[in-house]
Amino acid sequence: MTAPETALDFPTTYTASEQEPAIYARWLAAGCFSADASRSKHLGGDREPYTIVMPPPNVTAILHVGHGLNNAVQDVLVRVARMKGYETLWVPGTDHAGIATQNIIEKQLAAEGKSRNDLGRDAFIARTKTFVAETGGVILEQLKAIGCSADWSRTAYTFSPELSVAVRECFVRLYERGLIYKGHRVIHWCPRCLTSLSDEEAEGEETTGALYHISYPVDGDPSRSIVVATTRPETMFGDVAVAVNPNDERYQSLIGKFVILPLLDLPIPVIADDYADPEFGTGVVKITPAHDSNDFEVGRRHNLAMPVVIDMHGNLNEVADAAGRVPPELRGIDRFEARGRIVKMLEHADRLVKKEAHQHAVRHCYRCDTVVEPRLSDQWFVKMQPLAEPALEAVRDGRIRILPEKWVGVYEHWMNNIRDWNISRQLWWGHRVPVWYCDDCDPPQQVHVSREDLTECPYCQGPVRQDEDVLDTWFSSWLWPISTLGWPNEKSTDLKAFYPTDVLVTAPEILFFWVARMIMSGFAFKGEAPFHTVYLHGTARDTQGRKMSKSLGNGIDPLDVVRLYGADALRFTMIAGMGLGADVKLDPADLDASFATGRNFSTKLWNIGRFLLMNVGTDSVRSVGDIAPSELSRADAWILDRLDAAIRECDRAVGPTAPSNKTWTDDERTAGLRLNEFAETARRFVWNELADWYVEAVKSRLATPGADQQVARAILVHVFDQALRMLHPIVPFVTEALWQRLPGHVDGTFLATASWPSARPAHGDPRAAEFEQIKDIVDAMRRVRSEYAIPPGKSIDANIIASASTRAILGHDAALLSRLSRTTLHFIDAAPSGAAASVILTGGTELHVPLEGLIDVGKECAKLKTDLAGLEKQLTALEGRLSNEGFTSRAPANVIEAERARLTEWNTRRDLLRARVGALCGAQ
RNA sequence: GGGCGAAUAGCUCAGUUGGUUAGAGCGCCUGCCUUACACGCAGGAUGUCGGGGGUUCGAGUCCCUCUUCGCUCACCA
Repeated sequence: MTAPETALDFPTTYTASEQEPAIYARWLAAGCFSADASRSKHLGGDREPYTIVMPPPNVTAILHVGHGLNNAVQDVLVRVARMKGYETLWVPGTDHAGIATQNIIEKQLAAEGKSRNDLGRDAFIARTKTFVAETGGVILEQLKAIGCSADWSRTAYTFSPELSVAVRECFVRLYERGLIYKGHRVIHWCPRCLTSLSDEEAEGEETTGALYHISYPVDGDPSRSIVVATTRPETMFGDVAVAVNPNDERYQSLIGKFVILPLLDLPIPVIADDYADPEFGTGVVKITPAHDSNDFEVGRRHNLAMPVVIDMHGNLNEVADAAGRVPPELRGIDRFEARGRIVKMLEHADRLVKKEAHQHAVRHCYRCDTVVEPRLSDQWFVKMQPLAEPALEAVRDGRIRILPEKWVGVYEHWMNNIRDWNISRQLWWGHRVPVWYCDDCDPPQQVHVSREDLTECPYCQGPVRQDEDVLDTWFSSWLWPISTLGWPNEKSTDLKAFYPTDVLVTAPEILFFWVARMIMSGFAFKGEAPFHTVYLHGTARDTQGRKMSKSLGNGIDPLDVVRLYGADALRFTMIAGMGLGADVKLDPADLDASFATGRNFSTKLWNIGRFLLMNVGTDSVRSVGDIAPSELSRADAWILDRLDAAIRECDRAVGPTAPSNKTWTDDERTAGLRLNEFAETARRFVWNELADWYVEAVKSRLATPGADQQVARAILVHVFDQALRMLHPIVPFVTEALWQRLPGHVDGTFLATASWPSARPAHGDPRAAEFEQIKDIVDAMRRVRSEYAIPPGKSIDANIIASASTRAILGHDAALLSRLSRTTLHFIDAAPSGAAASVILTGGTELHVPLEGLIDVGKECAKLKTDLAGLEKQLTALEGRLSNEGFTSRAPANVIEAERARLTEWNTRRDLLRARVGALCGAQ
């Protein structure tokens, strides 16, 4: 990527896939993405810090389009911040992903005919570690291919020794604060993964099941029975009571009596509890404390036994306190198979009253989709409510904003109804619970929670055994913003320099899993919010609106796109096509069409650069600051104005980097992060203003040696340089490649670390306005020419354009105008004299275009008449509005003023049109 | 079942506090290989802004309602 000696070195075509890796390598070699803690203002440096922590992908993940989306957004923000002069740190890393990774290794083992138990715990962990070391983190390499400017020297891993220290510290501190406890209760259990899950990990799924009505005879009075409705007859062997609502008149007489549990002939009490809803089913609910979390609560309230009749694999068995409860022929039978058999047995015993279809949510394991089993067990929990309070408050008072705002309500609702978090998992892959038990002490199983590994009991010096469980993988990732920066070492320079971070960019799916918990941990351990902005982006979907996924096979491999069109094309397409929080729909079957926007644009950019280099050359150019305003042409003044406007619009679209005063004001809170607007504005400026107009206007000047040529060169280079800066965060590669080739480029400097453009103070430049008029004229003539199919070879002399005002402009800029496009040039140069058609420009100027011999007068008349009729209709409406007292008294002054101006303009246009119609169509 | 959101051109979507004749990309039609670019240039067509009602001088934008799709939460067995 050395600057070319001559324009000939500029490749005719830009092959992104060939150039991008080299460009990325040079960024890395130059350390463009490395943050320097000593430059942070927090450590006495000269720069405000700006930090983003990357949502860590699973260590075994490979890049999919969702990652692409997520990281493209972050990279845009990070690159903008870097260019704006912040000491910018983007922390990358991966998550050890407890269950997900363990599942992969278990699958491997299964293929070898082995189970994890065949290996044993230590060997299993060793194997997993090796696997992760060898094949993990592929995704981080892939992120480089899409241009992510993360600081790879700070790559983190949730299971690294450093982060493991943080996890243990966190556990111990929460335990010491009384916020971690061991609870005996019904939790979600995955019989396939053989572990408990948190509430969030057990996802409800609407299912059509059946509601079975079973009759239970009243003890001592076989003629009477009550009917119980259940969706899960297979749990009936664990029933210890039936409950009715204390206010339910139907069952008053039965409260305190016993009924006979069918199939077992076991008497169980009828209890009264508010939990029973008289409206639902029969109003009688069977109570199975060990296999339903609500029943568990009822059981606790009524001091009921809690027999466990389903084992860890989901098979019926007499697991605990259940002797004699499971008939021998059902022992070891899968719960769903058992359901069918039990229903048959009930039918046979004439106890099944009816079966009706029933819609309800059944929870599934978020990792393997197995139906989870509520199971009574001992687990470690985090008491969440105290942690939630400051996290809720921070969002409410504006220290943290969540965008789009619709998620604020979801967040608040969850926080307000937060339940304790089950953090222990019966897995092997993960941070082991830092708890040791001593069986020799009195009382036995004395619990020791420790930062250090214990080898003996601190009290009796006897042997200790560590808790077998590991921690939920999210128990390490909720520390991510602090742990990656060095916490719990409060002296860590990174922690001091870069915490709190700024923006968190992620998908809404993990708002509870991760985002909410990070906010809580930030307050719990650092006393402040870990970031001030949560940006929740949309999901990548296919044309049918389905989420892209591996299992559906409807995904797009971002690396395919990179190979075909380049990372820039991928990024531009995604960023430009994604409104705030909106989903992105792409067609996996037609990458060409899906990514045309980005591909076309990056090619266009390259070609503008090619033109520039070929016509400007590599000699240095005058500094724009040294050019006197009087030296500027109208086009120069205009493009500089447009550039300012584009910069302002981009700044507005990107928005404030941080709240101006710790807390977001109402105005600020929803401002910015409109990256699609940013992309669209930059694209429009470069393509529709710079390329379509300025480059065309400047061509002849570049070819004519002299002082003006030097002005033109300087302005063109300046504007393109600024445009490249503006676009760099979105399309980093092609902009860097071009920027390095600009005349005057200093070797060893990079666009990636160049400064963000700033707009000049607003100033109305009449010459810029005049160029707008020239544009109008050209537009108008092109329209007429196209409408009457005037062949490209035919041209018209500029002098015959009749209007005084336009002639004044053309008199000065005739040469410029003649080069706005060849078709226009020909048109102006050689039309026969004698005007025949007119075009009215915005602003009311009438442009007479001589078309004698070229047009069909009848056709032109018809068109003019249609135009006139349309205009008159609009005018009537406008006049009506302006004479409406409601409008004049209530509309804001500026609106009224604008409408009045419009009225004047339209009146002029109408008069002109009438005159034209009279002149041209009078004879008809 | 509760809460939230969406419905705008053939397709994918913008449209921040209500205010000119509702925009972009892709696609389509016409004409151009104009010495940076055919992944291009020039011109063009296409919308009862989901249906209905309401508020207002004025509604794609605010309110109500219906329809259809999403998302999210939920212990009614």
